[in-house]
Amino acid sequence: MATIYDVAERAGVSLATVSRVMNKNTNVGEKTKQKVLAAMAELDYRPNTFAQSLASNSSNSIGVLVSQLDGPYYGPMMAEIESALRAANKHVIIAVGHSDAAQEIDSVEFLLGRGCDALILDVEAVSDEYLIELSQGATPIVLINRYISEISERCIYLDNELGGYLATRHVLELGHRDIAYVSGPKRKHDANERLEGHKKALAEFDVVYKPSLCFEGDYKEDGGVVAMEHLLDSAQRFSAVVCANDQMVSGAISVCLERGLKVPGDLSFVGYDNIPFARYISPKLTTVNNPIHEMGKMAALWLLKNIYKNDQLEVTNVFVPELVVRGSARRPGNK
Amino acid sequence: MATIYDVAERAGVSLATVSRVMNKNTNVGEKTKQKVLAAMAELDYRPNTFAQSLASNSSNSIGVLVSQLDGPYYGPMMAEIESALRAANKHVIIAVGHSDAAQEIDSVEFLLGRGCDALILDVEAVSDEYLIELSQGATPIVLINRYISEISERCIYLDNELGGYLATRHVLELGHRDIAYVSGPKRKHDANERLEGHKKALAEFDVVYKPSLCFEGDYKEDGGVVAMEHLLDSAQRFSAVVCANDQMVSGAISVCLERGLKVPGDLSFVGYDNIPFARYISPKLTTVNNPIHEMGKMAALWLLKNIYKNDQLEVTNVFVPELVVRGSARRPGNK
DNA sequence: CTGCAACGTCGTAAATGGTAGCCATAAGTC
DNA sequence: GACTTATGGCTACCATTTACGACGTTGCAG
Repeated sequence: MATIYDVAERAGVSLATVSRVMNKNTNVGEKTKQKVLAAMAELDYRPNTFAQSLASNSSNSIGVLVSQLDGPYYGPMMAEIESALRAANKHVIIAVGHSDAAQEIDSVEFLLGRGCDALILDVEAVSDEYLIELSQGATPIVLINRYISEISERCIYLDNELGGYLATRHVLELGHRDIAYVSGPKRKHDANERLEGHKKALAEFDVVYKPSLCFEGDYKEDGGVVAMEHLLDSAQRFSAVVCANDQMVSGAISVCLERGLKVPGDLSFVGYDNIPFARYISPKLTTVNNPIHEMGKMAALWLLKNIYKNDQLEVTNVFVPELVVRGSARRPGNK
Repeated sequence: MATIYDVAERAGVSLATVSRVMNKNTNVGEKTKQKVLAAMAELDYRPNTFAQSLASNSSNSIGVLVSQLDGPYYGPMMAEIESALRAANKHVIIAVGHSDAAQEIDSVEFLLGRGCDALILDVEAVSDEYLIELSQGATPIVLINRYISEISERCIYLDNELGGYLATRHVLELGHRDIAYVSGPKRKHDANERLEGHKKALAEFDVVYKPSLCFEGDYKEDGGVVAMEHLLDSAQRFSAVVCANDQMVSGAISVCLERGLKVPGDLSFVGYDNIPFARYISPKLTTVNNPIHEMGKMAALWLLKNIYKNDQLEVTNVFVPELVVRGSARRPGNK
């Protein structure tokens, strides 16, 4: 492989000039520039990234840590991050934290050890303190899906409470009063925020929150199955079910269908996240839009702006969820 | 940050010895080893990966190029690759090719330029010749989802024709004779292979293949929608629809439901891929299992075995699809 | 008992391929 | 003639890996 020396020699210029041409910060005469460019092309020269990284102490790589890679949730986010970063010629190194504190920390260390210039983190298990301390280190971080007031400008997040509120208010406005809620895991921040929103909406309509109508799911389809079976078997009355994410809705609906219940005839459902599949499930899911892909993109832009000093980029930190009304919820008793 | 030099000094040994302790390939006396280890711990020493890469000319990173990151398909694959590689302390750099030749080639160059030790490629648009040539380069590659006879040992793939055959044979065995087929994009290898399997099954049952009953979709939900509308509007008779992937089935079913058609009462469906959602769609999808996550894992293991010389790893190149019978297909006329 | 080869252990120093800053020089500009 | 701009030529530096060689110990043959 050709080195920068070979290029310099072939172009008849010095090392320094070649370096100047590549890092177009200083002035180089047009003619010499062309000579150098020609030499680089002839030799099929590619700067050795290892050497560049060593000398400049930066790798042009961004570590992205997500909770999981499968499931409908993170794909769109990763896609946006990759494309935004790639356009800036940065590359993304991925790691998975599995919503487990030890694994999350381990992954952060791993990414740091790999010399990432910055980190995009979607972590759930790790403490606020850990993240605050981490943010004071040499490697900049951005948080997706999490709000920590001390480092709020590094947080890209959704107003989950508002989303939870919107979902429940929708069924309340339709006339439902007996509303079951399938929450996400209590250890997850967003799950609790969504639940708070749910409670807030109930309170606003003077409906008392019954813990017995709230079931803690796992954010997966199967959690919806288990929750629905539990709820149905508990012989409690309810005409609507609000789920903390769409995957659980789909699980829950599948149980209803199996038991001969009509959706939304007998039971109304509202989901959360607006995953791509939501519109192809039958009935089409009424849900709360979670612009996760935009948040991914924003995290990438934040980095580009703040780390690589690419200004003229506008970043928004907080995203507001919106209700997407489709067909899974309607007035009670209106079969 | 402490350097290897600091460690050497503190341990009272030379640079080389410290290096030897880290890369446990050569012999170091137990006593010195302990001294070095102690010094490293005291200084919280972490080798600088940039320098390691420069000196060793290897980065411990694997480039993974996939067609897309969103959708239900690649997530599980990426998850397996990441976990297998991470366990071996390698990291994965991702790139997206978008099923476009130019972008795929660009991504390969990008990954190569980043000094990846090896590449895992799931590419569709690029030619066999390109890949054969690439495989002769310095950087080893593994292909997922593609078979090229010249480099067959580097291919990890599914017998797609068999899968297509299985899907169609299933509805044939149920008694269907008028069978529509929604194919994937003709430019994709796997789409054509699946279609071949379909034709083979038809022939076996002496049913003539009608091009008018075959519609080219795009492998996405919306393609299923478009295909179904087209098929339904064409006023042709058919009692079963075989789709080249599950996403299109879900789109197709949503059209049927909207038009008041019962599934599988009026129309039977068979999908392909067995995506996680397949069992939560109503009716639960009868489909062909595509062990994409296992193939991802296998690709990673192949690399570990062949590049990093980690023997005692068994690798399988070809995976066989299996029919998963659930509820979306039944006998014709049996409502 | 001795001589020496083999071996394990460790240090020295040379790559590895760049970046970046400094200063000198030459040519062009006002 | 002072000033600016383009370029060359050095050199220090980045943190490792690795070839090569030195040194001491051991075991074995003569």
